[in-house]
Amino acid sequence: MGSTLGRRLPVMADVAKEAGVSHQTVSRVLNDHPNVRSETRTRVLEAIDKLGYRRNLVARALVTKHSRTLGVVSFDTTLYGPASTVYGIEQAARAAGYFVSIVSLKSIDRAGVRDALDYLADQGVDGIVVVAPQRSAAEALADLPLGVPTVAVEGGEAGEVSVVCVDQVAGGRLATEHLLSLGHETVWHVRGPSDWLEAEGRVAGWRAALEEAGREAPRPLAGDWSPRSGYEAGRSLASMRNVTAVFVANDQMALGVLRAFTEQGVRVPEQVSVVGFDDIPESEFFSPPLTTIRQDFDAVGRHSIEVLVRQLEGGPQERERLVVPPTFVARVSTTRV
Amino acid sequence: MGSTLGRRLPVMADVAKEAGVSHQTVSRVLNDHPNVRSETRTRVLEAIDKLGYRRNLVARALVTKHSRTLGVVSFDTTLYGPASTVYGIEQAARAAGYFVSIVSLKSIDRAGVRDALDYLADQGVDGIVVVAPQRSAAEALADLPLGVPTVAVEGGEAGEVSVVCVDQVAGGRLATEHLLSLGHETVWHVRGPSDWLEAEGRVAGWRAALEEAGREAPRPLAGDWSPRSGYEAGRSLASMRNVTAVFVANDQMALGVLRAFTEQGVRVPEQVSVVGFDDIPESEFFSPPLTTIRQDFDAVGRHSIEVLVRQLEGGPQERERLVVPPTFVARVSTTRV
DNA sequence: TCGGATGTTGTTAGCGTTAACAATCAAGTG
DNA sequence: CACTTGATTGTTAACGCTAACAACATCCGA
Repeated sequence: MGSTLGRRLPVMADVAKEAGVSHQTVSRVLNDHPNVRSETRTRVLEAIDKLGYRRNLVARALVTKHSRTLGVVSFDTTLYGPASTVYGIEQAARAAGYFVSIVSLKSIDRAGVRDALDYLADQGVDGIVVVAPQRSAAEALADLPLGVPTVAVEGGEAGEVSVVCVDQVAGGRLATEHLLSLGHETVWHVRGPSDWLEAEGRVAGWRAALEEAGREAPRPLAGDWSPRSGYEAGRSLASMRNVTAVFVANDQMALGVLRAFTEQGVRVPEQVSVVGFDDIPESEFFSPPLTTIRQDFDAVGRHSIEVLVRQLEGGPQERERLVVPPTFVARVSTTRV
Repeated sequence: MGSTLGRRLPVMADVAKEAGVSHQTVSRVLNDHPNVRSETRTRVLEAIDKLGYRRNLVARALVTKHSRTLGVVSFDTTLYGPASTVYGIEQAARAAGYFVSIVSLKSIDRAGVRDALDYLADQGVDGIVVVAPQRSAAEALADLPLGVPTVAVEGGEAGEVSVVCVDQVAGGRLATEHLLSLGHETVWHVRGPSDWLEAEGRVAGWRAALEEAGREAPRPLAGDWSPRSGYEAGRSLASMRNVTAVFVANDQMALGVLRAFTEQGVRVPEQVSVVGFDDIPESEFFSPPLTTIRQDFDAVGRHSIEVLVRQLEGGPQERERLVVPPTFVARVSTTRV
């Protein structure tokens, strides 16, 4: 039991004196150096235990130049996607023996991302994961010569750095092809904000699937990921005669669409089929339960750390590009016409 | 433009040489020491700019004993509540000039919390915020002599440390009193897991409101916050004859309850009124839109940092207890009988 | 028995910064 | 004009750790 008096915390030298060895021997024990007599080792460990010694990682970082801390830059970790990704990153990082320092951006501008990166670099992180789903954030990675290994999540083509992402285009296709296979003439789309790469990818997949089937692509409706924007898009759609299938770019907006349809007396799936994107925990319990495209955020987080740690510990590597496939989840919001 | 060659990063001494001063003068400029001639200051700043110098915060932390980093321990930051709280904490911390290092716990046991705290203390954080909504986490704070100022969020009575929390009891009362005021004979309750302090508080508020009104409190139904557990509780409730009002301990479970009711042909609010808790962004678009109790997570995060920073910068203080009131949000899932 | 390889420990010198103190110089005071 | 005062700068010594090298004992084969 360490005394709680004003006494200063024990340092390596204190342990050394207690064990009757040099401080360097203590350091060797702590770092599992092979050449320490086992009898000496136990003596040192006992002294550590007795004094309640804890190694000062700051001093260690100063000399080793490694902090075993990774930085994470993300945007609005209140949203399910970013939150889940960051959670996956954090778990994977800890499993790999790293700490995680997080910066959640409020605004999305390039300068903000740059600041965050500088911020982390200053702090001495060994590597950085940037969850950069917006075009502007991805661009900020371009002017990034800061000597710290970096991985982008959802970072588009981002030139210099490795990228881990979900195949959004494939997801858009999955959703659209499913709806077409049910016999729908065409598929409407409520898209995400235009500066989000994910939104673009989903639009592209939707459009490609329609084209391949020889169908006309209607004009997509704009949304901003929020349930409210989905609600507004839903009201527009409900007022049109010929809408029988809608692919909504995320589950939250899909909820809004469902709500608008309910209010307008449009029945799902009897009159209109709806597909979402993300598979948030709630969507299974929407009315009706939502067919959607699942993103494995956990895998994305895990992979991003794998790639980063590989770069950290394996020296300079080829930059990688890792794509996680989305999966289709069938529920009752879609049925054969 | 700093060269990208293998050249080592510039240090204070390099700046000093470039500006023709001592490294200590550079340090003074960086720390806004008053006694530096303005002409010298500009010369130093120019040198810093020219060399692209960035101060090494690790070395600084070693000598000052302050890292300007705060630790945050939380449980499952995938959930809306914790995610929002942590987000609020992070924003407030950054505004106060602190970095944030986060540990998201997967399991809730006491040992896990202890480990996380040690982890952060080792890393040299100046202070710690523990988002400790479970009894076990709160208890882990008891054996916490680690010399680092700590604030608990939702930490119950937690003996030694300051606490910031939402008044859960008041929230439970608000929900229950609202339902009673609509004319319901009694109010059923779907509660959260028993080791969560928040769940207990809501139960207590619900029970108190019923007692004051002289009503019998039915046996609460158990849930685990998930929509699925709400769904199951909802099926039970739907099979009973005499249920006209339900207070559900969070919005996600309320979604499950609504789903179960819809499936069983129980109409909300015509036959049964439902109140949730949290006011997640989705609940306004449930079918029907959910009456709920809003928690200001942002304020909780902000206050916790305020309290912590006060302790950090003002020296040892009285431990504080700050309670944030919840607010009532009326929507269509409740109506007069 | 000796030279060299190997195992084990200690000594010394940083890492890049701030703190404490010393030194210098100009300005004001009696 | 000598003498204190305050502003400005430099010098030196930590902070607590690891790396590099030196020192010594031990063991092996020739």
